This record gives sequence, structure tokens and C-alpha cells, in this order.
Amino acid sequence: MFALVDVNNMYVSCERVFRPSLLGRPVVVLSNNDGCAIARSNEAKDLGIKMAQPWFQIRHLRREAGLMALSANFELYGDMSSRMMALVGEYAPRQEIYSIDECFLDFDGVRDHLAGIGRDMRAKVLQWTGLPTSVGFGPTKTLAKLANHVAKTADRKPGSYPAQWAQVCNLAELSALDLELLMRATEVGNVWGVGRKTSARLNEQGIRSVLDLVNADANTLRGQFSVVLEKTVLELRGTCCMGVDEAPAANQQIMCSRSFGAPVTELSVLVELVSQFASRVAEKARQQRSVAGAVHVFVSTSPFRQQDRQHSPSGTLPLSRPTADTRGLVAAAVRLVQGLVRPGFNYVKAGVMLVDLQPEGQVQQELDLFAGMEDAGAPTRGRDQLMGALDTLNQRFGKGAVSVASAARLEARGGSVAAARQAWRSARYTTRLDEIPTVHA
DNA sequence: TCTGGGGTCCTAGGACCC
DNA sequence: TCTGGGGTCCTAGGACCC
Repeated sequence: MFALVDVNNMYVSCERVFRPSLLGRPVVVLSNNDGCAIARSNEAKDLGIKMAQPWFQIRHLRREAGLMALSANFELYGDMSSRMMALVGEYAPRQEIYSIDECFLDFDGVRDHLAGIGRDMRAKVLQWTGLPTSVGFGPTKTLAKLANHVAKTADRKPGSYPAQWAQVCNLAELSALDLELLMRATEVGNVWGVGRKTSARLNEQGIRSVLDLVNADANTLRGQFSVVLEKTVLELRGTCCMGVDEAPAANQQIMCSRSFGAPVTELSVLVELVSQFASRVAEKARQQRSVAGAVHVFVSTSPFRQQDRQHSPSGTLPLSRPTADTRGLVAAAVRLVQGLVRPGFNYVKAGVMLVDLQPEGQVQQELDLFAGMEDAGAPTRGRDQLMGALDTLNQRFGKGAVSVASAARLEARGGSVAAARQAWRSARYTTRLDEIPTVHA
């Protein structure tokens, strides 16, 4: 048996822990640049606000409905997530942390009292962290996901499902009749792995509910769609196609990209931005002990500015020697961006991606045949120590305390036009001593 | 005026090989 | 006029997830 535990409206719930005045109010958390809503409280959902809806479209609800908006505070959410995951992980022999707000638990062999365990887990997380969760149990991961959807929806929309399924729902406890009722009442688009496009195509064929999908011919669907959908159908029927993965492999790509606060036309500014992004991905690569075989850079104009001429070039540069050294990666990224950018365009976004990632230490030395001879014999140790020192300093004194020169100029100028807008960010209550909450007695 | 930032996996099609 | 068949690898793009 698997459980899926997830935090309801994670980002909003994290904010509410430290600002109880937000409870009961419509609240959204905004993306970078305060651009669009990436988390919504139930009250905000009830106002009709959609996921990723642009802020300028819903701003009027501040006055009309008391909508509160907060800028994203990922440092806070990440720390709250770690606390929640640690608590939940105690309940089962294996845990797969699937995203910042949800994890699978593998209750191998356990069949009884699961709902009770779920309620206990929920209560403990609520008491210890203040975060409300939903828990779904099922014999496969896809069914646990479905159970979680039911637990959350039954809680949020009374009448949608029987009330006893709210908050914690165990599909294995249900009679065959109840399970059929549940699947008939649930739209196929709510199934894990069935997105917008697929559900539209399924609907055309008359497959509207989860029950319709379960009763469809898996083989035919495989031909029409893909093996992914076939697996989903099998999982819905109770056949396990996926296990819990406790230690997911290192990422195969590492990306850092941002939309800018204002359009950028100057190459020099883009060089500085891309340098910053490259520094960030280099740091991430070192964290997971990987080296990159190639660097990919893209810049793009805004498809929403229809009066602008559009230009979205990208390029990839293979490295003669795979590395996670900030200097080498910044140099490659800068060379790329210099070749991409053309004058006369309003660029609004850029990004750097590391690809061809390999574990550090098992780098193929043959690739060095054509590398520059000047450093062929240089000890790599010096480099590692320099990067180690860089990471330590930045960890201790804050991001950007030490950086390569091309990335540092932006900050020296006191930010730039491209700086992201973050008008309403809350304090990093749990990770910064100088932002720790004050309690007034 | 103002529209996120990460990731994964699968498939189709082309290049290339024998 | 008639022009094989089977394989691998790589890449781009699409769909999905949160």
C-alpha cells in the first residue's frame, strides 16, 4: 500500500502559519516579478482565480473581495517542507519526496488501520508545523494520488464526495460499489498523468470519468497515445507499475532562468544576467556532485508584446572538459549569449541550462585530448578548493557575497532595471536569525 | 503597463551504419 | 524501368508534473 501526503495550498499555508490573520481570507502567492498566481487559498480558488493567472487580471479583486497577494518566499517554503517531510517520513519504512509539498510513503505489507495512521500523521504535522495536509491511500501510486484528490476535494467541497472521505481517504477500504461510485464521479482529467491535451482527446472518444478510463482497452490507448497512458490505466486497475524511489537519481539537467522586471536591450546587461544564472547552476551542480558536459543558453522576447518583433534564439556549447567550475561555465555562457543577442529586440527572459551532466570523479579523461595544453597537468585540487571556498562564503554571508566579476557588476550598480519585482515578500522566519518572528505578549 | 520556474519521460524522424 | 532491410543514436518537440 502506498500513501500520498501533500500540503493543502502549500505556499499559502506556509504564510498563514506566521500570519494567522490570513486565515479565512482569499490569498494568492505570486511568481517571480509578482507576475502571476502560483498558489491560491481555497477562498481565492472560490473567487475563480486560476493557477498561473496573471496578477494584472485579478488585481481588482483586492478591493472587490479583499484578496491578499504575497511575493513568493521559497526559502521559507523549502524549510517548512523539510520539517514536514521529516515528520511524515517517520511513519513508513520508505519515503519518496516527490515535490516541495508532497511525498509518497510505501507501507509495504501494512493493510490495517491505515486510515487511523493517516489521521494521526495529519494531526501531528498540523500540530508540529501548522501545515494542513491531505492523505490518500491506495494499492498503487496512481490510486494513492486519486485517493488524495478525493480527500482534498471532499474536504473543500462538501457534497462532492461522501464526507467520511475528507482529509484522509483509503481506497482499499472501499467496497467495490463505492469505488465505482468514486471513479464515476471523478473526471478523467484529475488522474495523475492525464493532462489537458490528453483529457480533451479522451473526452472526444467518450471517455469522461475515471471509470470510463478504467474500462477502456489499455492496448488501444497505448497505440493512440503512449505507453504512459497504458501504465496509468493499469495502475488505476490496481497493477503496480511504479515503485517508491527513495533516493532519486541526480538531475540530468540543471536550469536557472528568469523573466526580467523590465525589457532589456543591451548586450552588456544580458551578459551580466547570464553570468549570474551560470554561477547559480554551477553551484547547484557542485551540490549534487555533478559536472556538466555542455552549457545551453537561451534569451527570448515576450510573446505577449505583440507590437514587438520576436526573437528567441538559443545555443549549446560543448565543453572540452566537463566541469562544475563557476569560471568555466560563466565563460561558456557569456560566449553563447554574445552570439545570440541581436540589437533592436526587447528581451524579457533568459536562462542557462547545464546538460550532459555526469557524476564528478568519473569524467572521461579521453575528452582531454584536445583540451588546452596550458593546464593539462594542473592539479584539479586547487580548483575544487576555490569553488569550495566560494560556496562556503556564499552560504555564510548570503547569496552573491562572492561572485565572478561579470556577474558582480549588476549588484555593484545597485541592482538594475532587470531586477525582479517582489513587493510583498514575507520574512524568512525560519532560516534567518535577523528575520525571526517576534512574539508580543 | 502587467503573463513563473523548475523538472521528467516518450516519440518521431533523420543521420548514419552494415 | 527496376533501387533492401534492419539496426542504433541523437535531437527536437510535445506532454506531463508541481
